Amino acid sequence: MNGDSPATQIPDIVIGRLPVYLRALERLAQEDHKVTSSHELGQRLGISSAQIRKDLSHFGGFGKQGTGYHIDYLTRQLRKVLNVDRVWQVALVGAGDLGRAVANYRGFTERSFHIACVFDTDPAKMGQQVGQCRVQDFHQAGPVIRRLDIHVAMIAVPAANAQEVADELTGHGVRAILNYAPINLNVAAGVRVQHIDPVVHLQHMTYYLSD
Amino acid sequence: MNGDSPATQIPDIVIGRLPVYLRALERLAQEDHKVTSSHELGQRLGISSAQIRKDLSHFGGFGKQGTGYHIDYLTRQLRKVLNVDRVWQVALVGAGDLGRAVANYRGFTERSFHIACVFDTDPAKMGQQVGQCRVQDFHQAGPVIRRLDIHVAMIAVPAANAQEVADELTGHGVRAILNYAPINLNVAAGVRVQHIDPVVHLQHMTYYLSD
DNA sequence: GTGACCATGTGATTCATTTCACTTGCGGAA
DNA sequence: TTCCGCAAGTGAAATGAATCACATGGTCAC
Repeated sequence: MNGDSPATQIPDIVIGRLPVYLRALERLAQEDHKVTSSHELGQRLGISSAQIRKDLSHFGGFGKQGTGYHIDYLTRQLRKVLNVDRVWQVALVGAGDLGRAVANYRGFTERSFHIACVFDTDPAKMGQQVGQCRVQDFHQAGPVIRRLDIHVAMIAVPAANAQEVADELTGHGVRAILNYAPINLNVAAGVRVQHIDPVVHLQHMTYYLSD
Repeated sequence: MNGDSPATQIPDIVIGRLPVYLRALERLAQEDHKVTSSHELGQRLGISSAQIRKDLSHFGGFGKQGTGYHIDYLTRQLRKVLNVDRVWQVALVGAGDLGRAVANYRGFTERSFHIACVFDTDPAKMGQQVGQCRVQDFHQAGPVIRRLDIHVAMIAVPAANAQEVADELTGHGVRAILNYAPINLNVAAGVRVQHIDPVVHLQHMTYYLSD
């Protein structure tokens, strides 16, 4: 129907599932599968096959009737849709325990994100090696962020400072923030924020543990 | 209406927001606020006030008309609802970079979770100090988990091993798993799983970054 | 080639969630 | 005490999402 009309406003909840599909497909590829079906994918992910088909159908027909989805092809298409058929340079703010852990995580590079610079405000930390970067002064972050053409950042500073860091970052052109601080960030329209707070997840689950 | 009927089956999506409300309330308390309103909370969280009122109303009337919510009281009530008016002992599996980072994170204790034991399978890691624990052999985890009465676990092992770890854990009575491995876990009914994968969040956001 | 089977893609339907709009009742000021 | 304003709580309405069920078209065995 839609051919590939430009921006048919696809629900955010659908977009949120695509990276999960992509991850599952990459895993299937690792296991030497060449083809999969909405049924198989759904089983692995605990999602109905109909939902997977419907989600994918927003972007056009990726599969073949009777056969399923060619994993390699679907992977490429999803990467294109998600804009991860390229590498994004990412700024990391905060070189404490958490920041260093994030910087040392090996999983980013192979999935389209490269930590290009690390900032902190603590003078004692300047110049320290963190991951592949040396810590730079956050107060001088603007020029660096612009020079490296960075639009994605991760915040790993104490909750008390996270909002001001976010304000600063967005002021320098950052439009996507992954926030590890346990606080909600308020940002201008057009800036996306995602939060990671393990305790929120844990508390979500303990609701169901009655004893 | 409902008084406090037992299990009126509250939507999971509502439960998922409660920890976020709780976190915001704890922050407000830190800032010496005594009282808040659905409007104020909503503004901070980027959620409509109506939704907050409706969510809270599932559990009875926590607020006062004309006044709003007494932060201290609401906090206590939410903790009770979420079963976090107590400390949960948590097992951590995986003592690599990621596991150590999780173990060193200071934010768990003050929000109802205590890492009580750390497991790995690598003989070289046995006995190492990680956070406040010494690494123990995962193959002997059963008795420890039972003795400490542990029902909550975090998985920080490579994706390739995460599923078997999950199977083992649930076999020993674990009913809530926070999974840091970038793979979907399949577990028996009655076991809750939450996933943390920063790349999934990043990819969700890059969809909206057109350049 | 032909037929049986399989899995996609999709309108229609059902179900779930959010928002609206209004009633109720508390608190503070005069 | 009375009045005014505010904010909670809540059915009803509107919106949004998931599921159903089927038509379509490809694949494979024989």
